[in-house]
Amino acid sequence: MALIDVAVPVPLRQTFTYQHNTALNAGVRVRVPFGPRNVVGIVMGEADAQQDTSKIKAISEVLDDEPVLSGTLLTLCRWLSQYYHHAPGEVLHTVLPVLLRKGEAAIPDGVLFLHCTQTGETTQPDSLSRAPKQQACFSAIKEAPQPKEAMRRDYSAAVINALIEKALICEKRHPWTPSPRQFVADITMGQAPRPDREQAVAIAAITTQKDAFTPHLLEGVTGSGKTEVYLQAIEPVLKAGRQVLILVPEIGLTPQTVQRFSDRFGIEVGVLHSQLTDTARLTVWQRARAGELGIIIGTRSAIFTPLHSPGMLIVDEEHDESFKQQDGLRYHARDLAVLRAKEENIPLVMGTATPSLETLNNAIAGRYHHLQLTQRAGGAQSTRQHILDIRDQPLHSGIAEGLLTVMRQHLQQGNQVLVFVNRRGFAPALLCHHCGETEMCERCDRPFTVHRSLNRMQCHHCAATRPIPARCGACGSPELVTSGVGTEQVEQGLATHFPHAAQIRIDSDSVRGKDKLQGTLDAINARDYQILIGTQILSKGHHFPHVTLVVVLDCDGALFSADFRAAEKLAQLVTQLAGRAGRASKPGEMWLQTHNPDHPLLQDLVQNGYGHFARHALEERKLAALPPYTSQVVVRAEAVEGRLAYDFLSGCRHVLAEYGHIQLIGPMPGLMEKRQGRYRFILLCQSDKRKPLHDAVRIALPYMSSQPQASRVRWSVDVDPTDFS
DNA sequence: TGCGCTCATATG
DNA sequence: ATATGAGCGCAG
Repeated sequence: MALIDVAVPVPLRQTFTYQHNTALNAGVRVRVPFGPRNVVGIVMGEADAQQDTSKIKAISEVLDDEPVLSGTLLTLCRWLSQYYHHAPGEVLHTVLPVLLRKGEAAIPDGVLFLHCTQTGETTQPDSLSRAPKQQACFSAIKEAPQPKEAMRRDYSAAVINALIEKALICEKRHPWTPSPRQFVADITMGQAPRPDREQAVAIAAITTQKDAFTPHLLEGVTGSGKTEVYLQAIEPVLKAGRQVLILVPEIGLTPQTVQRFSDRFGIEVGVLHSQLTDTARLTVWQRARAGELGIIIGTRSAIFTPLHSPGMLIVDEEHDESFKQQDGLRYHARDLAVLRAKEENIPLVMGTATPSLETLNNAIAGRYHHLQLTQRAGGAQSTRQHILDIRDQPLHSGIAEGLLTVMRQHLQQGNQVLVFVNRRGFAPALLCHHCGETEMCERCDRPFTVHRSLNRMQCHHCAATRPIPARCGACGSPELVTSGVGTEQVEQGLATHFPHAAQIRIDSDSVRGKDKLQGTLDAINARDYQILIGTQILSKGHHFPHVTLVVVLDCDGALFSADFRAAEKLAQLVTQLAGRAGRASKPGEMWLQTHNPDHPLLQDLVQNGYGHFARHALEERKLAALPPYTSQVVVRAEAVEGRLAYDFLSGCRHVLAEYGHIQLIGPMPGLMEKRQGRYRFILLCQSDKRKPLHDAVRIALPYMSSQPQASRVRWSVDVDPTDFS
């Protein structure tokens, strides 16, 4: 008799002990009785001998011969559960394809083939001359058994069924026999351009250390050919029979991206994204695990794809926020990629034009190799950026008069204008339209956030609150405005100013559905529209050759946001946008409207570019004791009855204060205090050292969850939060 | 009295 | 998460 530790799919931070007549390997799925029901659990290992064995039930069924999670992935799961303070059963739930957690077989049942029957052997195809389709189909099968799926592509179901009816052919299931590394033999190289000097340096740097954990930050301006570096860097990896896993942002996974990889090597590429069916997802999982697929491209959760012989990991657009899961197990796929590459002992390439400050900091500290591509292919010029002071300026639907004139000029030349409305992490600061001063918390030197429903201002750094003042604290002007205009407002205003220009609004609401976005983008590049109004979605991976003017309506919202990452995100957005507008023969210009033209970060961005800005922003983070120099954990709680959520977090604060020397801020309302009828509060915990923070959370968690409000509020723990809404 | 709802409880 | 049983309100 063996005692076995099993992770069960419930949100409990513990495993359960079962008995079985033999020992079982970790990562094997088992069916176990759990309370009054039966569930699929995962063996985590051998359990310690127990005193009270009376309660221990027996495993009712073992589902796998071979573990579905092993080696590196199992290590990753253990780490996830520890680091993100998440229930082990739910971690496994997140990591495995849906069908596997439902108990489906991990190995496919095989492929259905069409065989020739004994009758068929003695029958001449000519006898079917009156049914030419059947004749052709029968001939092919008589030659050699054929997979049914392949035959269905050439012949209708009626043809095949008729042959089965005549007993000339029959269906036969062939067991699945994966062919690992088959892709090596299948590689047929497509045309590769000659890399420029910088690309060649990067490729060499990545390929020289193939058999060791070597993280690289590939910082390359838009249009500098990062993808070409990936392509040439993975070539030797594939030829050595090893697999490459590529993570891309949600919006970056287009058929064109996949095409580029499959065209270069002439092999099939495994694709994983959110709208795949459960069966399709399982198939890619199985084939990747069996080593059939040389290249796997996927979004966030693809980091959990099992690999037969891993050779390299790539994270494209490393800075993209979609790599952080925002519910359930709130992992960061980029951080996991680093961990996984380390475990697998393989190289990792993180590519972007605008590195996240976390990654840049690691590169500067020498933890990552820093590779740079500064030249745009074909010598294309970058968009020229300008700051526009709008203090005391009359604004028309959020746009300064002078800019409207510039817009008119560009439109008259037949070019397109892009108006960018930054609504990300929207947290209205109170700003004086006369002098540009923002109402700041004097203790923290951070802006207050306006919460209209409370009719107060809230400091999201120290949780202090004030009533909303009537006059500017600096100049006494009564003209206080909250920063930020919505896209609809801008759309209406521009329609009256430019009645003859066709406009289109592009935000996540107006482009629901995958093909719709592509259609809209095609229409834009066909010049069906002259004015494009949009939010961040525009900055992701699409090129607008006819856009020669980009207007950023409101930088103040980001420069003075309670979300300390807002400035970084704005800089990334603006830089990505600038790289996507215009083309070699039509260089563009970009205007950034602000009440704070002298803001050092903004000046730095415009004059010296993102790289310089980012280093400057890192200095500020250091001075302000913010990530990446400080570790954070946020406890979130939401409830219809706000008091409940607040009290829950107050209780958490007490417990946390008792168990660790860590800084606790709050409870305070989230940046968006109410959503879907629920009030949301957060408790921010931080420390300059990761360990005391995590220790405190680990010890406090059982007490937090045993509070009386715990069952009545929706609450969660977010480690390394990127979003404070 | 009894049905149906909410809420607390336990899950090996 | 989810199933179960205790506790309580209200129609009959």
